Amino acid sequence: MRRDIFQAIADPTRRAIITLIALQAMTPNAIAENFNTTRQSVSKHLRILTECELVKPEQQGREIYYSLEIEKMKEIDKWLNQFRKIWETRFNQLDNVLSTIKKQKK
Amino acid sequence: MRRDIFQAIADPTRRAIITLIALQAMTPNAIAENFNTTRQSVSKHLRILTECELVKPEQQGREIYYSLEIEKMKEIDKWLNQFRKIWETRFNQLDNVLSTIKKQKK
DNA sequence: TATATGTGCAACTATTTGGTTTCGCAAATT
DNA sequence: AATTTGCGAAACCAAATAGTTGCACATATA
Repeated sequence: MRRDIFQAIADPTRRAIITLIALQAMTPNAIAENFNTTRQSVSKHLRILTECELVKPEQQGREIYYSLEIEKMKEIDKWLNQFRKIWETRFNQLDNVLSTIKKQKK
Repeated sequence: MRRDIFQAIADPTRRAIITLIALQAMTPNAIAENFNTTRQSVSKHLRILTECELVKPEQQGREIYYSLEIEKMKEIDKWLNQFRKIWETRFNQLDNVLSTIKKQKK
């Protein structure tokens, strides 16, 4: 049962849930109302999101509010970093190509 | 058969492949040698990566070199942008919370 | 106390997925 | 021309997954 963030965000419904609760915590019922799905289905997704600590439940009376652990999202950003370096140097390479073309035209 | 980037990077082997070929194109056999898996398995992963245009094949004689489409990786970055705004303003909100607590204590 | 509401969890089903095996094709090597 | 090598595709299997249904439990409300 490997539960990592990348697997968590693979599902479009889960990505939608994440976006939905990013700004304010919501209950499973409230979340389900925003999609064409049942509360139980949302509940399952929330469980997966909770397991990999992307989401945090908070009991309030008989309701449970789920909020996004924004810090955890940074892990994806961190993984992207290795490629960000490449994007940036890719620009320089593009510069080289452009100047080479310029030279050839002469 | 929806193939999107998020589903593509959900698999740890595929993430490893992406990292591996990020700097230089490689053949399926060469990639497979880096993991505990068969060429056919890698081939399947490459197919998925190709389908969602994260990877580009280039035939060279009887070999096929696969390289990363770094531009496509930016789409993940783009999706993260909506949360980046939050984790930046979160600092300000933290300030607000702290001052609210201060008030209540009075 | 009786009832309604919000929730998680377990069981079940249909679908998807990762991996293996086998095959056929095309390019290289002998 | 015969053989080896690199490859993708199809068939198959075991495991995982998304969604549904039904249930039990706790908190609210009458």
